[in-house]
Amino acid sequence: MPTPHYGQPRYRLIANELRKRIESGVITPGGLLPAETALTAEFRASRGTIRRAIAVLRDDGLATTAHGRGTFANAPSSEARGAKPQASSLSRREVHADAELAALFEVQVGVALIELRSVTIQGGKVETVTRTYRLR
Amino acid sequence: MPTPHYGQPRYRLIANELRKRIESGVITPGGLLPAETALTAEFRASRGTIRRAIAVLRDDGLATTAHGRGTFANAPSSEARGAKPQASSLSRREVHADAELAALFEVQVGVALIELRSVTIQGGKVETVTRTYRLR
DNA sequence: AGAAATTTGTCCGTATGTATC
DNA sequence: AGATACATACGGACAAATTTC
Repeated sequence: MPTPHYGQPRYRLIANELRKRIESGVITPGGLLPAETALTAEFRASRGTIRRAIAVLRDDGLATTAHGRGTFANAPSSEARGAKPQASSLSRREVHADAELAALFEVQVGVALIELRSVTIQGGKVETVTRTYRLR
Repeated sequence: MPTPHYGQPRYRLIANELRKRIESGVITPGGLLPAETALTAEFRASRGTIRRAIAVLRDDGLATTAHGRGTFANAPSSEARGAKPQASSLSRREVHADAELAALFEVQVGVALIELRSVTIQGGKVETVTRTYRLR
């Protein structure tokens, strides 16, 4: 096959097909997608195209890939539908300026700073950790 | 060259180099990046690798690509980010998890994380420095 | 413990399609 | 119409992480 991609490119068509299988439950949440080599056989596409299709699913939050293990289907849960991250636990403590902070605040390295720390959680997992520093 | 990617993969190194040029102003906001074929010559990398590097910049919001026209540098200013206080420059880099971050993210100490750093300025003085960490 | 098989990650070179200049 | 630039696709090779035997 040369490379005709009138309309939608192949990687997108393949992504749509795989998406259907996940959303319809043919591939159960947490379940493993077929290996890339298996998918190349099924769709008669090159591995690069298959990988690109899977990348689409990852970007959409429908799948997660682990080096050496495979690609797992995610539960199409609430967070895919714009649910806000659950912020939590704002804590405060005193820390000492590292080199970068010292330069920015124009103080000596080691000077005491106030640090506010917050964590956002998404689906039971820590998604972001934020540390905000200011002078005392 | 076979495929030695000890440490960081080539597409990431190239992305970092291009990022520097944008953030330092070597490529002015709105300006055009060199064409992919030009970058293949400069970095002695295949076009696929160059395209992958540019994709990283797009994902980071640093560049925009238009079919047939080229890839443009975006102003590294604060975009759709809920309009925080004063002029805060946002920069991104990779860091290694310290003990606390490792515990929160449930990874090994030293694992690579993404750090977004922003600074708020009040009357010419740095008021706060915020570091937000996320898994890669 | 160790070797082999499996699976994803990176990279190359090439060819062709599509959009813009 | 021609030149330039990005988009898609193929096939091959080797690297790295994981699982299996």
